Amino acid sequence: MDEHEGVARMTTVTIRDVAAAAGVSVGTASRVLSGNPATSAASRERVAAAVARLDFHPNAQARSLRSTRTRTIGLLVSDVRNQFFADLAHAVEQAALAHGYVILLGNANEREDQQDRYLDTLISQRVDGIIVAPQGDGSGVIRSLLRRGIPTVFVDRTVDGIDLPSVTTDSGHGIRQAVEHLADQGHTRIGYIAGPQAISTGRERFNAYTRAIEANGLSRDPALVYFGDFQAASGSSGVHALLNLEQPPTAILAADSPMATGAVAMLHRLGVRIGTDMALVAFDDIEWFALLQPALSVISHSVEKMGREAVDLLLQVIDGGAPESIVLPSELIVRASSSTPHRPGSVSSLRKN
Amino acid sequence: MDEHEGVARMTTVTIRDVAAAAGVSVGTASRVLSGNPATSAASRERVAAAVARLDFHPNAQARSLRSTRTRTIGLLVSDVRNQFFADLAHAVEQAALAHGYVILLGNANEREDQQDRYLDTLISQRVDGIIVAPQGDGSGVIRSLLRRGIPTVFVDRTVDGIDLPSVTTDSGHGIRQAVEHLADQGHTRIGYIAGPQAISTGRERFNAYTRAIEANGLSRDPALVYFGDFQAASGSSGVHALLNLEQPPTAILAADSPMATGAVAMLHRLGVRIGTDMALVAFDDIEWFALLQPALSVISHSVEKMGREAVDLLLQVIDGGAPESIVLPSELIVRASSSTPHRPGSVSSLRKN
DNA sequence: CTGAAAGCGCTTACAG
DNA sequence: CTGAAAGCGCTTACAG
Repeated sequence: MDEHEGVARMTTVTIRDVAAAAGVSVGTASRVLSGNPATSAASRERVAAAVARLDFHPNAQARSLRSTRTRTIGLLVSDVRNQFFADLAHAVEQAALAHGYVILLGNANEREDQQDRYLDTLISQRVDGIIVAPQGDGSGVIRSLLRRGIPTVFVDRTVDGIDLPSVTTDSGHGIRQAVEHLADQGHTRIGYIAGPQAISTGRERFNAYTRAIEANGLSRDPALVYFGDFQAASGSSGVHALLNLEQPPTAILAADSPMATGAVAMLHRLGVRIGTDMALVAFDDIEWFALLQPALSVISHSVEKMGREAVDLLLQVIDGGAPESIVLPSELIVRASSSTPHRPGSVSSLRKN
Repeated sequence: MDEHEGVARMTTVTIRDVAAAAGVSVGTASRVLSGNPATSAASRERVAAAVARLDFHPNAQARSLRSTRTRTIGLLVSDVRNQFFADLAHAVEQAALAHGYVILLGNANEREDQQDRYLDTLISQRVDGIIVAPQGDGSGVIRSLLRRGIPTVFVDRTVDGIDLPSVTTDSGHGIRQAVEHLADQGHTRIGYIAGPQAISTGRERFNAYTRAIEANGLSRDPALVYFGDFQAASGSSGVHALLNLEQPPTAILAADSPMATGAVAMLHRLGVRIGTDMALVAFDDIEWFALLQPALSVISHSVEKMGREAVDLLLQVIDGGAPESIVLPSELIVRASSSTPHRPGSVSSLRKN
C-alpha cells in the first residue's frame, strides 16, 4: 500500500470531476454519458477522454434516484443448490444481460420468511422488476408487490388468487406419459413422492398423478403417496416409507430432482436395484441423471426457455404491457431406470426382510 | 385492476409522507427508522405506526447516496451451473444474510469479458465489497478495484501479482493423497485432466500432480496430461484423447467436478467400466458423485466453510482491517471408483479396438 | 430529544 | 448544442 493507493481509497471520482477535466458543464457531461443525441462531437470526445483518464464509474444509486430506473432485476429462487434453479438463474441472468440488466439474486431456501426478507430488500433497492418462484400463499410481502404495482412475474410456480403473468410448465402431460409408460411395463402399484401441497407445482403434479392413476386403472392405495418438501432428505424418507409398506410399490415417481436424488441415495443404501427391483422416474431433467447406471428416466422441461420467457414477460410488464402467461410443455424421456418390464413378485417389503 | 391499484402504481411513499402521517419532522422520522437512540418513545411509536399503515419501504438508493453504505456485497462466481459454485453462492449468501447484507450475484461463465462487465456494474452499484473467484491475469477491471480501494477478497482462486486477502484450498495435499493412493493400487500411468494454466487453481493442482508423480516414481509421459478448461465438455475430450494413446492410462484424475462429469459421460459412452477398466478420482466433492455406481472417489474440501470465511474476511476489510489469507485443507475420500487394485493389461487403447 | 437545512451524485426540463 | 438550477429521497451535523 503506497501513499498513492491510500489517497485513491478516499477519493471518489464524480461527474463533476469529469466535467471539469473535459471543460464542459455537468449537464453536458451527463448528456454525453447517457447517450443523449443533443451533444457535439467535440464534447463527446473530451468527455470520453476524461472518463477514461479518471476511470470514472457513474454512481448507479444517484442515477436511479433521479431517473427511477435501476436497470436491475430481482430474481428470487426457491433453492440455489437445486440444480434446476441454478440452471434457471443462469438462463435468466444471460437473458437479462442481453437486455442490459443485471440480476440481484435471492435464495428463499424453500422458506417463506426468507423470501419475504429478500422481497423487502429488493423493493428497497428499487429493482425495476422481480422474477419470483414464490413460496407460501401470497398473504405476506407478495401482496405488497401487487399493491405497489412493482412489475413482477412468477416463474415455475404461481400463487392462487394472485393474478400475475407467469411462465410455468404443464407438468400434467409428462406425468401422464410417465404413468402410462409404467403401466405398460406392468406396474400397478406406483408410489409417488409428492411436493408440498402448499406449492402450485406440488399440487398440480400430484393431481396429475392421481388422475393418471385412475385413468389407467392402477392402485389408488393412499399409502402409495408420500408427501415430501421438494428437498433431498424427504426423498430418502419417502423411499423408506414406501418400502416399509406391506405391499410396496414396484415403481416410484418423484416430483422434483432433489427428492429423486434422495430417493436414489436411499435405494442404494437399502440395496434395492433401480430398474430391476424398482422402477424410478424423476421430474426435472438434471444432466447427471443420465450418468447414473441405470440412467434415470425423467420428465423433462426446458429451463433455458423458461428463463428466457420470464425475462421477456417481465420486460413487457416493465414497459407497461399486460402479457399473457406462458405454459411450457413437459415430456417423458425413457431411460433404463424404468424400461425393464415388471415381473410380479420381484419386490418385497422391508418388513419381510 | 381497479382504480385503487392504478393510483397506487403511480404513488411512491416517501419518508416525507411518513413524517407527515406521524406528525414529526423528516429528520425525526429518519432517526427513528435508522434506530438512532436520540428519539422519544412517543415518536418511535407514531413513526412505526405510520410506516406500517403506509407500507413504507425506505429507498435504499437515496439512503446509500448519503451514507455511502449499501449493505450489499457483490459475489462473482466463475460458473453458477457448476455445483461447487452454486453451493458456494449459497454459503456466501447465508453468511452475508446473517450480517445484514444481501448478495448481488454475477456469473462470469469462466470468461474474463463477462467478469469485467459485472465488475463494472458492481462498482457502479457501489457495493460495499466484492467477493470474486477471478478470471484472467488481473490486467483488466480487477486493477480498478485495487486502485479505487474497493474492499475485495478472492475466493477459490487468486491472481498472481495482485495482493488481496483470499480464501483458497490447499489442493496439493488431496492431490498427493490421490496419487499415492492410486500408486498403491498398482497404477503407474495416471492420466490427468488439467484445468487452464491461466487460473491459479489450474496451475496449483497441475503442479501438485506433477510433483506427486515424480515423488512416487510414476510415468512422467507428457501425453498423460490433457489440458481442459474446467468445463464438462473438456472432460469428455480429455478422456477421449487419453484413451486414444498407444499406452492409455489406467487411472484418471480430473481437476474439477464439471470435467469429472464429462469424463464419466465419455467413459460410459465408450463402454469403459469405471473402477474396473479405469480408476477415476475427481477434485471437488459433489453430492451425487457418491450416487454413481461405482461411487466416485473425490478430493473433498469444504465449500461451506470457504463461503463463510470469505464473508468474514470481506467484513474485516470493509471495517478497515487487513486480514491474513486463509487456506483450507483438502482430503481424499476413497470410494469404489478407485479402490479395485489394478491388474496390468486390463486397459487397451481405443486404437486397438 | 427535535426541526430546519445542507448535501450525497446524478438527470432533466428550461432558457438561450 | 449548452449551462444553470431544481430536485430525486434520504442522512446528518448544527442549533436549540
